[in-house]
Amino acid sequence: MSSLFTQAVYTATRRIPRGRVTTYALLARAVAHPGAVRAVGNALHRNPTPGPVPCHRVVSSSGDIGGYVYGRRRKAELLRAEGVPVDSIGKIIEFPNFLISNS
DNA sequence: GCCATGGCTAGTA
DNA sequence: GCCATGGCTAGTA
Repeated sequence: MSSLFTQAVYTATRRIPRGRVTTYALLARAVAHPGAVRAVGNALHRNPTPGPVPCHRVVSSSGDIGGYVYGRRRKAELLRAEGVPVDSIGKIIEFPNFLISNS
């Protein structure tokens, strides 16, 4: 059983559609804990169900794909497979075009 | 004390 | 590149 905060993070992450991404900071705000940016990363780091909770769709606000338990290489592949272009360095190309702005 | 961050500043070219 | 930030867990008492 995880904390309410952690569950809220997972729930919000589940809402990210295929082919789109959000950032750790936006996610923190969506969960009403702006400022808890690192905590969001911490929660995703311990994501028990990578299938239902597509944590690979949460990226850094710099446009870098950020970290991933199974490696950045893998994260980049998953994103590309969904139509999100990632360059060799791990930066999302045309980042703003794939970013979800809402809640 | 650990982190899958972020934003701001110095300092280079 | 630096450091503030916040939630969580292991590990001690």
